[in-house]
Amino acid sequence: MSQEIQQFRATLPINEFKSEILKQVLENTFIIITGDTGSGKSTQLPQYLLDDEEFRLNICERRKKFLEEQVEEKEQTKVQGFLSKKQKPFIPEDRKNSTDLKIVVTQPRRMAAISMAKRVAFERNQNLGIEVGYSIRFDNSTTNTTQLRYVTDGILVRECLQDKDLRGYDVVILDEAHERSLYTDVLFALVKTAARRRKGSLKVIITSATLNINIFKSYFEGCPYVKVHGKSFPVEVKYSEHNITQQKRNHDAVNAAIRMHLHEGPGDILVFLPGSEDCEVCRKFCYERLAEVLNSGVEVPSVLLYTLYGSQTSEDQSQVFQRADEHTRKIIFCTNIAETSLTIDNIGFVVDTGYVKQKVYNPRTGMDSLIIQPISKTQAIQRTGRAGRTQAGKCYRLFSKQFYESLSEHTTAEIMRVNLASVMLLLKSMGIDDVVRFEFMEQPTQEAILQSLRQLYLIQAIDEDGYITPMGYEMSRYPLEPSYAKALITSKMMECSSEMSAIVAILSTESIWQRITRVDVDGYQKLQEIQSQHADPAGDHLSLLKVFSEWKQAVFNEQFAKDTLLNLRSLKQSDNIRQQLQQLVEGTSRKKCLQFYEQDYLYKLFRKQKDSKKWNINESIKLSLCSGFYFNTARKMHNGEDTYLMVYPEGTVVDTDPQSVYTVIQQYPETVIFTELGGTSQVRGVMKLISEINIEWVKPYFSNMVKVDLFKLARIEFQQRGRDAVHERRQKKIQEQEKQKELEEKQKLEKHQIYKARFEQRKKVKM
DNA sequence: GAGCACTGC
Repeated sequence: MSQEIQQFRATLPINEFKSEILKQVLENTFIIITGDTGSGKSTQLPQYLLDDEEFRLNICERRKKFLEEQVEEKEQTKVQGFLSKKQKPFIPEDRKNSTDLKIVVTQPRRMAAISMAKRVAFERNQNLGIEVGYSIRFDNSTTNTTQLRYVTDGILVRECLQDKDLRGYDVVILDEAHERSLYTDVLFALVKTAARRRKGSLKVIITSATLNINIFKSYFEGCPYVKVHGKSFPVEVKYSEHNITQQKRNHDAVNAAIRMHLHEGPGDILVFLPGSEDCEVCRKFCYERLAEVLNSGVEVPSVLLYTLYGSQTSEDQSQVFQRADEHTRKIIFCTNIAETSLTIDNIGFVVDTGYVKQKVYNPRTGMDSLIIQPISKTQAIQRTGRAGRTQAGKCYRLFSKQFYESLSEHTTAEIMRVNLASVMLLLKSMGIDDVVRFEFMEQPTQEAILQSLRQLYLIQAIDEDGYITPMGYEMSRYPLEPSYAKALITSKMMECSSEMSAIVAILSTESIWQRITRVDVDGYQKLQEIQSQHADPAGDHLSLLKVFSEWKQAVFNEQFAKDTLLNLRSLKQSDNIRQQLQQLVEGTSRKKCLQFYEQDYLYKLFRKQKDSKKWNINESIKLSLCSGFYFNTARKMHNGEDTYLMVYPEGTVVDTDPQSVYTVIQQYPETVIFTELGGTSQVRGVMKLISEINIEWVKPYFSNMVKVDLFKLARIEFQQRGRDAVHERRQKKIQEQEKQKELEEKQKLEKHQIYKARFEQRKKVKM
């Protein structure tokens, strides 16, 4: 290690706590470490563990003991994870006598995983993958010798599917835990139970920003925590006297930024707004206002205006990071992306509107809505902190102190705001049957859990007792929402899996069309023209497939994408996912699946079509979609109008998405199926991604939806005995039925004998 | 009469 790097590492705030941390990790199973950005926790902490001889020997000893004690356990999971061989976790047998330490660090974002692995490899003067590496979807730099793996949280969840005890690791570090991403929340629970089973041979470290950590502490059995101070400068916070109204929000934000520009010293200005369109509107308005000020004779120092949000191209984004000259100030209008994902240097001032757009899922209606709502205190603090990274700063909050006090402490964790079907299926496929009483750090509502179980039951992923079916196992292999997985598996049976892989892949990414804001009137009109040229009356799914195929036929041509107003980034991403799914589908045995489908109505329909030689692939694609989404069937309410009535829940009225091909061609089919339900909270749901179907295809399934017994689905009584209990119950049921039958037979026989006796008697009398 | 924050397998 070079002296320079060594010196740098010694100056990091976490260095002072090195011995304290090592002591605590040695003595405890769970440890929480808090520290703000710049403390060095994510890069240094794993290195401390890796380089400490005492810790290494101690943990290797514990591991050896544990693996020797562990009785040969039957593989409880029949599932093979989707991970490629390269990504598979290390086989425990190799680990028994190994003297290497294996550490995994999870990150909520791919970029973070990559850059940290690179940084640590650099600090240790090693090539990536030898000692330190990263593993994210579609990209893996680790080998069998890699001791320190930086992975995205979703990757570790998938690894848990293969070995829920995580025997390939000695230490798990869950980084950025305060963000409470969906998979981190799932990992909290999985890692907690794994650590208990590992009896001290697995260390779990949770690292978080310096926030309220009581929730972590109580969840991890009151474990110790070490507080590391960050390296940041003070930020002065100013409040408005009044709260801003929605109409004036952009107006006030621009004025505040301009005031700062005219009266404050050096340092760039970051303005937090709820949406991307707000960013564009503000930049335009700011430009106009500055021109006005200049015209009125006031001297305006040199300034550059930028916007920053997620749906921009990376070229647009990277402009923001270019350094302006010394006398020019940058004003950046940004969304939440600058709160955690992207860090801009040199920010001296922050303007915070106090609002954010957030996706909220309503389990009762199954509707996803994007709502503008007030931020949490945590978010306000996080935004403020963006000003104090390189210099002392100021944060101007466009709301009153009272408003701040009224904000909720924390942002609602993601697990509380999403459709839980995939999480529940994941747990069930790991042998965790009683999901209703599963110990999450924060418990999702009963209703959300029940509705996700209902959905899983409707697509035959679980049986009426709530236990996972072979079909459910098959679905859990796919990195998809269960309904998409179902459609894909069905498509294999219906001989259209390569088409369906593409469709599902496209639906898993952001829109393959370019996003053009209403501000750009000409561009928007052109987009609509092109979309109508590519519209296929068969529906949105087949239209998307058509466009995607055209791009592929044009040999992934960049110019073609530009001319057709397609988003190259999501096209490429779609193709990546398509390949991954294709590989997985090929790994699904047709013979095995056949047994799931023997009694399936849609499959019988397909066979019939195939035999009558009227078969066409579009119909098979639609039948496959129906198998995963039949509960999203809707029928047209009036002639020629875009209002539909859902089959279930009864009486639910939904609208057609203005972006749908059916709106574009102004034709509305009698019966449709849709794969997404959106809208804002005030109005009724909007069907997104719609395809025309024949009502007869799905009719036989409707009775399913009405008769679901939620009580039975959620009532798994015997946690410990699990499957045996249900097996026992079934056996009992069968026995009871047989007994009943016997009894009936007996009664019949008795009756018969009585009649016979009577008859005989009568006969006698007669005689 | 209606419109798209941010991630991730």
